[in-house]
Amino acid sequence: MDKKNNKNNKVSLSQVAEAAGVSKMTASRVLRGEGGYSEKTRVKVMAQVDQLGYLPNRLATVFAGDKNSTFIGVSIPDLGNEVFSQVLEGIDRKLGTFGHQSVLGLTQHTLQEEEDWIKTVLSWQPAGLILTGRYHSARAADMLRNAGIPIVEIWDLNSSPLDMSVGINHFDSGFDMGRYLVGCGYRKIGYVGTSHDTANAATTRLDGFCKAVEGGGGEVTRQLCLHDTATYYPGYYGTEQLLASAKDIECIFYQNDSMAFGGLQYCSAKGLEVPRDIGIAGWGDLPVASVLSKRLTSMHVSHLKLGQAAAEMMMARLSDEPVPSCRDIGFRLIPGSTVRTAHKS
Amino acid sequence: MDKKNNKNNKVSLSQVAEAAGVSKMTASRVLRGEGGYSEKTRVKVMAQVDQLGYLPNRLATVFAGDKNSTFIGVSIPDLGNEVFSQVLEGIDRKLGTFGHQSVLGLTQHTLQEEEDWIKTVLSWQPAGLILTGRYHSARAADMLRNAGIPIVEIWDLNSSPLDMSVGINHFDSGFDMGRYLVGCGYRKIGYVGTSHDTANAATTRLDGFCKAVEGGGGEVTRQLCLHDTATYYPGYYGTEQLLASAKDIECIFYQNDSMAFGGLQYCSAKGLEVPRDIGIAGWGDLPVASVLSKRLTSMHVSHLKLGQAAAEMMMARLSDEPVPSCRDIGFRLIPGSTVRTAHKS
DNA sequence: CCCCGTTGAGTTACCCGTAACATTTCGTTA
DNA sequence: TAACGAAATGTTACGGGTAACTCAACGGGG
Repeated sequence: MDKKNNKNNKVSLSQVAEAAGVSKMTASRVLRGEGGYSEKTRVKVMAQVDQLGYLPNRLATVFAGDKNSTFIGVSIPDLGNEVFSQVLEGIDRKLGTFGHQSVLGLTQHTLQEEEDWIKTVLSWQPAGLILTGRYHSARAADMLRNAGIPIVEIWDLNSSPLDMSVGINHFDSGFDMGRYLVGCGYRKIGYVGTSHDTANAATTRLDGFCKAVEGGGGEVTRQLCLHDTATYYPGYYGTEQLLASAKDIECIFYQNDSMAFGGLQYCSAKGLEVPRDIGIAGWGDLPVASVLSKRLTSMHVSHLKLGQAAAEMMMARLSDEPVPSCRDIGFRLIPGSTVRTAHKS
Repeated sequence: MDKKNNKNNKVSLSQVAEAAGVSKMTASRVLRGEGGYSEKTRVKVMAQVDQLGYLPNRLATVFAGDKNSTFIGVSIPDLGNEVFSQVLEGIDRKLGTFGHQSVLGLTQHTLQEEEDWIKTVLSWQPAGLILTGRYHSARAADMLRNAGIPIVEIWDLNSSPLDMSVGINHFDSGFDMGRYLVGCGYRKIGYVGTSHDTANAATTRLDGFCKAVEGGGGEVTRQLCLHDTATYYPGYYGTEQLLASAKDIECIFYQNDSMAFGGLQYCSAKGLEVPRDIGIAGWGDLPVASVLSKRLTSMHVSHLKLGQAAAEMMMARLSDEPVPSCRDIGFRLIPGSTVRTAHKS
C-alpha cells in the first residue's frame, strides 16, 4: 500500500517533478508560489502533489540554510502548576497564529534539566527560545549567548535580560502583599512555601514580602516544605507544621493559591475560622479560587496574557520589528475575604 | 563577539575538524564515540569542540537519512483543562527520559485545527505522533496512514486505532456514573456540559450515562453550553439555566469537575444545600476537588499515568518492541459526598 | 527579418553530517 | 626485515530543497 520510494519511503520533490515532467527546481517554484512558471506547469505539478500525497520536508529547507525554522523551544518548570499551563497555552496559541510550533521542555525547576534541554533543543536549530525564569547555569548562558537566536525570558522580569524579558516584578508583588497584610493589622505572619536548590521567583517574592512586613513592624516565620511540589498537600501539611511551631501566627502567606487552598482546608478541618481566627493569603489568583465560597486573598497575574506577550515579542523580533527588551505584565492585589478587613493603621 | 563562520554563523563539524587537524569524518566518529580513533585524536577533537562551543546539528543528522528524529508531535485540545495539562506532563516527562521532545499542538477541539497541525508537524519528520481523541478529518487520517510513523491515539480508547490507542472507555465510565446515581435513588437527572461541533469523549460519556439512567427508569435533561469551554463559569450558568427550565431536577452530572465546581458554587449562592436539596457529580477527579470541604462525587482517571503510558507505547514501538495496540487505563468511581447516600433500590 | 527583452524552465552548487569504501599507519610475527 | 592484519584516518557520495546562474522560447518594434 505504501509507496516505497526512497529509503524512508517518503515522496520527495524530485519524484513529484519527475512525475510532472519538469525539473525539481520548477516544482519547487510552484510549491512556493513565488512565480516564474506558467499556469500549465502549475497545474501539472499540483496534480502530482495531490496524486502522490507529497508533503514538503521542512527539515531540508531549514537545513539548506537561509530559512529560519518555525520551532520555538519553550521551557516550563512543570505543568502541575496551573499557572504555567496557562502561560504555555498563551504561548502556543499565539505562536500557532504565526505558523510556529512549540518544542516543549519541562525543567522541573532545576537548572541542570534546563541546561540539558537547551543543549538538545539548540541542536534542532530552533528559530528562538522562550525560557521560564531568569536564572540559568553558566554553561546554559554560554550556549544561549552563542546561539544567535532570539530569547525571551519570562515570568521573572529581568531588567538586564539575555535578550528579551516579559513578566512581573516578583519582589514588588511580594512587597505589596506584605504591606497589605501589615495594613490589615497583622504582625505575626507565617509563610508556607517550597524550597528549591536554586533561586527562583517564589524566593524573590518572599524577599519582598519579608521586607514589607519587617519594615512595617511585623515578623515572618517561614515554613518551607523541602523537595515538594507547590501544591495542595504540602500547603496542608506545611500549615500544620507552621502552626505547631508558632502558635501565635495571625496570618499566613502562601507561595501560591494551591498551597493556600491546602491551608484553608487545614483550618477548616481544625475548626479555625478564616479570617476570624487566622488570615490566609495566596498568590497567583487561580481561576479555581472561584470554587471557594470565600474569595481568596491573592495576587492576580494574567498568565495567559504573559504567554501571549512572550510569543508576540518573539515573533516581532523574528520579523525584525523593534521590540522593547523588557515588558512588565503587572499584577493586581485581590483583597478577597480570607484576611481580616484592613483598619486604619 | 560572535564568530561569523558560515552563513548562519554556527560552528560546523568541518570547522572543528579543521581546527583539530583531522578530517570531519574523524571528528564525527569522535563525537559519536563509536570508536575507530586514537585517544590522542579524541583529545584533540574534544578540545576544539569545547573551544569553539560546537553544537551538533541534528537537522543534518536526521536529514542525512536513516536516523530517526527525536521529535514526537503531541496534539492536545487545550491546556485550560487541568486534565489535559496533566496528560501532557506525563507524556513530556516520560519522553524526556528517552531523550525525545514533544512538539506541541493545541487543537482547540476542532478537527480542522488538528488537520492543519498534523500537516505542519509531519513536514518536520517527527519520529511519531501522539494525538488526543479518536476522531480525525478524512484528510488527516490519510496523512497519518501515509506517514509511516507510530501513532498513539489517547484519551478515548479505540479498539481499532490507526496504530495504537491508550485511554479509557468513556461510554462505560458515563454508564457507571449513571448507574450509580440511579442506585442512589435519583430519577430526574440533569446534565451540564459544553457542545462541540464534533463527536468527542464527553459526548460518548453522556451517551453511556443516558443509557444507564434511562435503563434504570430515570430521565436525563440536557443543558449544553454552546461554544464555551468546559470550565467553572459555564458550569455555574449552565446550572442556573438548567434549573430554571426544569425545576424538579434532583441531581446534576457535569461534563467535568470544573463545571461541577461551578454548579456547587451556584447552589451555594442560591441556598441550595448539597446533597440534601440537590446532588452534584463531576468527572475527572481533579486534585483541586480536595479544596472542597465536601468530597466531590466524581470519576477518577489517572491522567498522568495515561500520558506516561502513551509515551511508553510510543518508545516501545520505536525500539521495535512488541506493543499491544490497545491499553485501557481504567477509571474508578469516587462516591464522594455531594450526592445522597445510596439506598437499596 | 533581425535584435533584444521578457518569461519560463533547467543546471549547478551548496547546506552538514554520515555510510560506505579507500587508504595510510602501525605493531607483530615469521 | 619483509609481510600482514588491524587500527586509524581520509575520500566520496548522498539526502531534499533552494539560491544563483544559465539557457531556450517567444513576441514585438524598428
